[in-house]
Amino acid sequence: MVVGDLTDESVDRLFHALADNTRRDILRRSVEGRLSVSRLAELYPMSFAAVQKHVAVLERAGLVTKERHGREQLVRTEPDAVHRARRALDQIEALWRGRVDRMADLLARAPEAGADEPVQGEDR
Amino acid sequence: MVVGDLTDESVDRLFHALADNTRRDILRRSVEGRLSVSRLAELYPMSFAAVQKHVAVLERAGLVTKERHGREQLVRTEPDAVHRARRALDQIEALWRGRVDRMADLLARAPEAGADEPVQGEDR
DNA sequence: ATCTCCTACAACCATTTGGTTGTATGTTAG
DNA sequence: CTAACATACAACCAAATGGTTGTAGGAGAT
Repeated sequence: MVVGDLTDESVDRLFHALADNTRRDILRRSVEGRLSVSRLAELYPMSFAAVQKHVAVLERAGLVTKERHGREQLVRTEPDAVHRARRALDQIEALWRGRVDRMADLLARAPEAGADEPVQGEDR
Repeated sequence: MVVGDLTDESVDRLFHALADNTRRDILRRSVEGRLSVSRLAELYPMSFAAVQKHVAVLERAGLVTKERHGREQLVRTEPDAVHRARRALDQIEALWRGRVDRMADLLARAPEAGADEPVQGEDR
């Protein structure tokens, strides 16, 4: 299933990347785009390589980009990707809202006909 | 770090639960709250126990609740939790927009004169 | 009461994750 | 050039994930 131009795999990567507090913190701190990887690494109680991996996860998810600046690699969070993750959630919320609308519909119209809803066919 | 009443761990669980396509699909299909675990299990190319585990992950994340109905356990997605996940993203986006600084500013300084901007933009 | 269906849960297994250390390579400073 | 720093990446390890099968209990149906 595809949401807009987002494949399932990219949504997987997106949410997976967000499911770690260190990575969310890196995201927050890299909004300004002025921190290098080693600068970030100083902030956490783990090795440089570990932070490097976290940045790589964020990068693969498209949440962050790196920009060479001298011998440093500056990390910047990509706001569009955060927005993309939100849209994936919006889609689920929209479904729920659709249900509410339908219920409102049922309440508004006279309840007749006993078809209790087709189960919504195949998908995957 | 805590976002509202959300602990880091609960945000971890939230995003982790969302980082799997089968679970997202269960979420979408359980909006109506009329599918039992075994009914859900029929929809996926995996064992009943596997689907049961996926539901358990969603449940621990607060994204879903189960309601006994006879010998079946009906799964219903909890829209508030979806919304909570969105708020976690909103916080990062807000940071990007520099809103947090302004909000912190508003809280720090004596509240004199009107804020030139409503604190929360659209919510939808 | 018995049979069947739905659920729960334990044990097990392969793969991935999140961390480590070590090595190699490129870039800036002296 | 050489030294120091920033990065990249491989190899390794423990723990978590995502799947399996098997066993057991509770609730309806016959």
